[in-house]
Amino acid sequence: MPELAEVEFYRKQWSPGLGQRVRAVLVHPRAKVFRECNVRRLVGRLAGATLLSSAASAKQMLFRFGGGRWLGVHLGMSGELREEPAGYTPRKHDHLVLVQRDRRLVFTDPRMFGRILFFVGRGPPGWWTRLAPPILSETFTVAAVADFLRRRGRTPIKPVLLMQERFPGIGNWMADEILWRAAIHPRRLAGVLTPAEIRALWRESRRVCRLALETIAGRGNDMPPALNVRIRDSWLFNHRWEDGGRCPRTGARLVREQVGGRTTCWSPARQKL
DNA sequence: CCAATTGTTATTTA
DNA sequence: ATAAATAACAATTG
Repeated sequence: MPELAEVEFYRKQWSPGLGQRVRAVLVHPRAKVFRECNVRRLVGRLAGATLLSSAASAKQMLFRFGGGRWLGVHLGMSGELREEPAGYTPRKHDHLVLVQRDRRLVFTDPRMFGRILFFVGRGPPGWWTRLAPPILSETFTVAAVADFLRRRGRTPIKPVLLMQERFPGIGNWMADEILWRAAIHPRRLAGVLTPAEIRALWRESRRVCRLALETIAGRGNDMPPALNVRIRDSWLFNHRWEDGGRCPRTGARLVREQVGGRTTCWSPARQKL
């Protein structure tokens, strides 16, 4: 499930372990999630280190430990982070467990499209610093979006919104949410959007990121991504998976089809080719 | 057995 | 050569 706001939610699940030492590291060393990572080195260098801080950007998380150790986590399609009690026994899909005195910090991922990265050095690693600047930062301008759409002019707008180099953190449901709010058909070619549509796309990209962070990442306790009832009918999100679902704004039937290889939901009443 | 899944990347096609 | 489309990755669920 993890897109921008869910990633931020999961990052915080390890916050109870901040300032605490890692006594041991438990791994399933053959798991695919370690494909870009030297597992033995990770286990050796992380044991004894203290978790100092964490950050999330796009769909990537970074955990900083004492001694210049940096742990990267990408949740892929099915990854989750959670806290378990000190005595917790890791299960089949718990590929990485940080053992602290009072708890265990667990990374679990059944499908294993996720990814664990590890780096030792003074500053943060390149795979972190090279991430595209956030959609909610000043560098995400209308001009930057317009320029990107021009270069991807022959591609439908839906898959363009999934391109992390310009829309970091956007995933399948956020892309549909943005297009629905901007009233743009997902199959429209990126190169044919009007200046007003480009501006709407820019504005709704920022709004969906902000609202998603407030409503999903802001929740302290239970699991995302169910959005709370108060905003239920103002989000496409809550209707996109129901068969026979209806557009919250027009009441018309929603459509679900493949666009750019991904299931895409839109409201034909608002979003026209 | 078939199809589905909120991600990314390698390979193939145009 | 470049960009776009498609397959592949793996596990589980309906």
